[in-house]
Amino acid sequence: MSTLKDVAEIAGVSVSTVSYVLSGKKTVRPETLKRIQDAIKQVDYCPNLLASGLKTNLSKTIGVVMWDMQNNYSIEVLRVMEDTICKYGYCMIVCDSDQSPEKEKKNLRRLLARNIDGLILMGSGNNVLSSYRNAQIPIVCIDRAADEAFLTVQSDSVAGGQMGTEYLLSKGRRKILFLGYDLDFDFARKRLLGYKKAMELAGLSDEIHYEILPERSVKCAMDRVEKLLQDKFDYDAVFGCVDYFAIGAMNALIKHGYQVPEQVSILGFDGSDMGKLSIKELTAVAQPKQALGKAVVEYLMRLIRKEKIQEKCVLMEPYIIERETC
Amino acid sequence: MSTLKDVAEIAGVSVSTVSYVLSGKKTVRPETLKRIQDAIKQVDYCPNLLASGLKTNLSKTIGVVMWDMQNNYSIEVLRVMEDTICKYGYCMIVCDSDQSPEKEKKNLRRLLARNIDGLILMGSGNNVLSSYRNAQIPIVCIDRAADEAFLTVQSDSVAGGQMGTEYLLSKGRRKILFLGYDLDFDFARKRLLGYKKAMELAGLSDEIHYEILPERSVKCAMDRVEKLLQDKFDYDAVFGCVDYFAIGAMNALIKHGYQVPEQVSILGFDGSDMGKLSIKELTAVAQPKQALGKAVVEYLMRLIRKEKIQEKCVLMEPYIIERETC
DNA sequence: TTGAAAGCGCTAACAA
DNA sequence: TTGTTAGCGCTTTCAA
Repeated sequence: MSTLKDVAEIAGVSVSTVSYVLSGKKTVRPETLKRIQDAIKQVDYCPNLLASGLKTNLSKTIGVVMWDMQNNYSIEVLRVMEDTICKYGYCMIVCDSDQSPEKEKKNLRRLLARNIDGLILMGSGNNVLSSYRNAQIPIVCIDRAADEAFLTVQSDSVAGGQMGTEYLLSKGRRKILFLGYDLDFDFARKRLLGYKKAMELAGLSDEIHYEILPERSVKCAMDRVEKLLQDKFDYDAVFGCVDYFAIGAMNALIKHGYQVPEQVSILGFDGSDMGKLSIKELTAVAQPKQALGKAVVEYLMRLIRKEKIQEKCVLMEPYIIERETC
Repeated sequence: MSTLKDVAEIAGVSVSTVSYVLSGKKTVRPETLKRIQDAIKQVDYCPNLLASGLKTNLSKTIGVVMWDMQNNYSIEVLRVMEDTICKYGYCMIVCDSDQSPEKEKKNLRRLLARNIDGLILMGSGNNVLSSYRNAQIPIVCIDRAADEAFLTVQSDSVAGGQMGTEYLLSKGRRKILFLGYDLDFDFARKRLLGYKKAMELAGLSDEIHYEILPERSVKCAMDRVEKLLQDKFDYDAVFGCVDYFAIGAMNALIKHGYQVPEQVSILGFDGSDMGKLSIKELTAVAQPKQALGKAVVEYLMRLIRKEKIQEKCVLMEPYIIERETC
């Protein structure tokens, strides 16, 4: 690989002059400029970001720590993030914590050693953030329990839960089963809360029915609904706390001969592309993944530029994707 | 962040001595060692890989260029890769080419500027590799058309196509519809070839039926099968070139009242986790994603260590995941 | 407008 | 066994 020095020699100038051209921080004589540009092309110069990073303490790369790379929705947001990061001239180093707090902790060091300029924490791990709190770099969280130490971008889970429930009510549904997820997760608690709130507002406090499922999988939801089906199943809608649950419920119901959505409406939450795989395309409360992914990167870039940001938590509105199950 | 120098001062030794301890390349007196270890702990020293990378020309990070991050199967392999890369003490920078040759080209420069030690090219883009050919770094491809310039790790698509077809034949199926994908893709051509081969070997040359679908999506396959259903559908099995197609076919058939697998068997290809979402869990020819992800990283590490590798193309055996659709 | 030179944090050859 | 030092490729201050 050729270096600044190579370019400088060919152009017959000093390295600093070349550096000025590259950074655009000083003006050079047009004639010199031309010679330098030619030389850059000639040797196909590619700057060494390790070297400039060492000097400026800016690596032009940001770290992404994912709590769970198996989550389809997270990956969809990751794509948006990579696209945005790229537009800023940055790259992203991706680490998977694989739902393990130990790995999560190790990942910080891995990234710090590489001088990342900023860090995105993604996914709903809870109180595993202690070591991150005294990392001396900008950090933004997405889809993670709000922690006062960090700026957090997330969709409004309460509003989403409420919105989804109201959507079902507007379709004439009254007996809605909510399939919730482990309430240790902030988003799960809030989505359930939104469901309850909407039911109460509609004067249906007596019709609040929910089950908490221990594992984020289709199978888990399917098994649970099949068990309900064996006893008695007296609902006209199922609202899954995550798309996985809605899909599982739909599979169970269709298998047992129910008509979806005629007899039972199914509503998911997340709006992941998974919803397009199922036998009936899943209607869902969607997180605005484009907006979220873009926003989290933009906020991080502002922090990197040392802008002061007032917000501690940025909430974005979910919306309904109408497909075939409601 | 504290530096080697800080540690050295606290321990009362020179930076080189600390460096020796860290790298383990020289032995130091136990007493000195202790002092240094204490100092490292005291300041919570974290090495600066930019600096060492600049010196040694080794960044301890590898680049991954994904042709298409939307592909669920690719992401599953990516997870395995990240895990393996981590075990080697490396990190990965992930770039998404988003199916665009221009982006693919830009991604190389992005990575080269960061001094990656090696590169993994993932996904089935075809002749967009010209610029990569004279990159002076180790490159390994996975799931990509074999290019004599690079070491390639992939599963044996012909064998997989054949294996899947023979599996269906062993279940008594004779009229098998193969849903193929764009034959510009190496893997798609080979999977179809495997299907044809098995049919011929079984003396069923007259029963070779296939359709080529233009787009890797569930919807595309579903629409096509529904159209066939309107004319006449005279098959007792559908073999999808990718899981997406099999799922789409299954959805169409079940919607039209067919019993799966009693009337029609459905077989996918890839063995992605998507197969666990569908109303009947998908039986599929699986690519050994654990083995593939691990192998591609291990080969790359060997290249980074300057080992000579004879293989130009490493083929791994697919296998059948028996679930509910055959 | 351009150049000389110091220094970012580390490694490793060489010296002691 | 330990220390001194040059230098990796770049940025940037200061001087010309």
